[in-house]
Amino acid sequence: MDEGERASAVMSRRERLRIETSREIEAIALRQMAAGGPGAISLRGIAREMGMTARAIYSYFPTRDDLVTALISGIATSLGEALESATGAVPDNDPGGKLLAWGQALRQWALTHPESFRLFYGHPVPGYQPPEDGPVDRTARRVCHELTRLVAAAWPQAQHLQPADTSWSDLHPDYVAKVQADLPDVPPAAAALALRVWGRMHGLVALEIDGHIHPVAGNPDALHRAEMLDLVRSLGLA
Amino acid sequence: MDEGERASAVMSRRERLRIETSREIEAIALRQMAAGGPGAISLRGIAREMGMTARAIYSYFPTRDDLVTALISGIATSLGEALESATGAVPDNDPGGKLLAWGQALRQWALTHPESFRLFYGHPVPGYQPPEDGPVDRTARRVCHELTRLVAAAWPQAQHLQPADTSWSDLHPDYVAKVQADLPDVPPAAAALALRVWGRMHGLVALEIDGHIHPVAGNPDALHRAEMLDLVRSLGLA
DNA sequence: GTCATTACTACACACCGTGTCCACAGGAGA
DNA sequence: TCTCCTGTGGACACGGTGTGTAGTAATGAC
Repeated sequence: MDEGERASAVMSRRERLRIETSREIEAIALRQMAAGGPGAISLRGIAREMGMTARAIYSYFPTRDDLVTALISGIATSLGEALESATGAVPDNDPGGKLLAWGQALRQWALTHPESFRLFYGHPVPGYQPPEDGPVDRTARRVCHELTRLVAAAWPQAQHLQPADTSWSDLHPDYVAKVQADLPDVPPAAAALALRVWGRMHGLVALEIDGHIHPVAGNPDALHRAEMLDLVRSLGLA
Repeated sequence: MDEGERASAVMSRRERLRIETSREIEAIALRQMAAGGPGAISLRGIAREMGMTARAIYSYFPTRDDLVTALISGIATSLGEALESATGAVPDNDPGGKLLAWGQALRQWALTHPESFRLFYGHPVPGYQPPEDGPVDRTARRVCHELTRLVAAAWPQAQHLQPADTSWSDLHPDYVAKVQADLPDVPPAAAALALRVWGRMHGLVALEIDGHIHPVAGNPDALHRAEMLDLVRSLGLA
């Protein structure tokens, strides 16, 4: 089997069709979610739209939650790629620019996929949470870690922003381990500051995505830009 | 007792019972929501819990959305009261303290009623949004307005935080009208700064409520406190 | 005390969703 | 060729919303 597969094609026709159908299901689910929130995802609705029997969908995703989990996985990589490509486009000797690009990319991605943003950062499904250490956790940690690196670059100028008595015990052991492994010179206060920066970047975007900025700000773009510039400057990276 | 009732009764016994039942329905709905999210609210479930027929509930709330709307109304006043009482406890000559109290109260309220926080700041029901200019809008605007007053107090020292070219056109006309009516001396840049402060206060709390802080920070309390202290200090109110 | 109103019950119904079972057709792969 | 996989078509149990209709009991006004 292994031989035949490897010789003729990487995947058999069946496998390809199956994956294609899976992608189509996920795409429709994303559309449904964009139209009516996570609760609007319906296996039967997808089946109708695809001209299939509802029963057939269950051979792809045994449960609605499985579909949602798969969706979140794709969303997580999408967000991760957006952030990485945005920061990657800025030279390494410009941490302030990287941080700015990060903030802009986060908002842009959120505005483009608002429901994905909600699904990723909010509660995905009424009552159900994704498995421990799933793609959400991993992306979130990767995001945290990258932000920590960026903030660490500003640490010499930004020390005064975080209480000096911040200790590793104020952080989660897993996070501590990752930081200490990859950035041995970073003190706990810098890591804590990174988390605060994360929160600061999240705030305005979350408000905007949930429709709370629109009724007060006519120009959310400028508002967000001002906040990011202030953030970068406060870190001494202007 | 007829006498006593009639003498002091603004409401008849029937009216009182009806209101009491309404309250009980809402209380159970809040419990259901706290247990399983907004989607877990079920009129039939409430009826079961109350020992009533499902049919009877519909004479109180014609639709599930009506119940949710009523819930949001109560949530909005609860949040408003929490914030107002917190800032009210700090003397007027201490705007920094008021801002700090505001931030702490917001987080405390959110931690106490996480589902209420989500319902108020997130999308309440899959696909449905509350009526325009409902209690949510009104409370949100009142909150915005109060924050604007607090930030306005810091404006002399905080001017450099917001681009000088911020104009009224960067804000929503309704918000502009309210600010200009109540705080005639406040420039548009100060109002925009207030919105940014709002976003900054929202960020960490939203992340924490949605469970994203817990896996990285062992001491969210200290993290939030540091952020609030930094915020107040950056506004020159330390 | 009489009598209408009101609150609620008990039973229908139509319609939607999830998740599961079945027998059976038809194409893909060995 | 023959088997396995994918999908069909129909049924099912169970849950939800929202709407009917008939009847009972208490309330409140006269």
